[in-house]
Amino acid sequence: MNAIEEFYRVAFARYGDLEWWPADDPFEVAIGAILTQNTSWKNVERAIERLKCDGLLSPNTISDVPMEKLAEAIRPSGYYNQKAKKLKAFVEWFREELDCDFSAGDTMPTAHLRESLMSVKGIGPETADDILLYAFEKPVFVVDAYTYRIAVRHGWSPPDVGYDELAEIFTSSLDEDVFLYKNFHAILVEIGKTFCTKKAPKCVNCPMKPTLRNGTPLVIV
DNA sequence: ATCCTGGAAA
DNA sequence: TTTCCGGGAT
Repeated sequence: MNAIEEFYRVAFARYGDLEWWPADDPFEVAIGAILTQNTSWKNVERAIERLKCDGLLSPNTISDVPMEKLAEAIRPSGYYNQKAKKLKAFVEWFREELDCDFSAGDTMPTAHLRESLMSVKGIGPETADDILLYAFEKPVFVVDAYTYRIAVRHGWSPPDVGYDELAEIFTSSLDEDVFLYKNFHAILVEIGKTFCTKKAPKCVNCPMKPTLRNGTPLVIV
């Protein structure tokens, strides 16, 4: 068992299934993935609740509603003007490429779907991978700031690693398993928020401390 | 490197 | 008061 598998084994014993991504359906996952860009999930929940109340959480309504009204509905998630455009760009892609049907992605190669998603203005690699994994159920490993921080501090990766390169470090160390990838990312986010924080990491109380091999963490607080 | 933005935490 | 979010575009 390699260090990354060992990390997950210990983490799963502690956290179990975190049940990501919390949403009623894949469309809500995709919308949430855009709204959560550089934004706390709590504020995204408010924005999604407002979309639901206004009857706006569907491809047709997002296409038809005026930009200003959409922006107002998602206001709590921040960057509301930018994100209103992003939501409209996404639903336009969703209709044209998939006829508003996520299952249409089942027969498409993951790499093609990923490139296609990333061609949408407002969808970068992380958001694309959120959508691929949690909405399309494709086996891609999501990399985010928490993933990077934890990977570097545990010595799994050099600090100058690129996005795709870091994803590869995880996928090459793990079985290809959609549930595993979903829950691993959820666990990294949870640990990154509570213990492996950007400033003043709480290594002393961290449940992952037993998984460190050569006293590897760059920071022990 | 800077901008986009609200809300909570430090 | 500053910092930080489940980033991405210019």
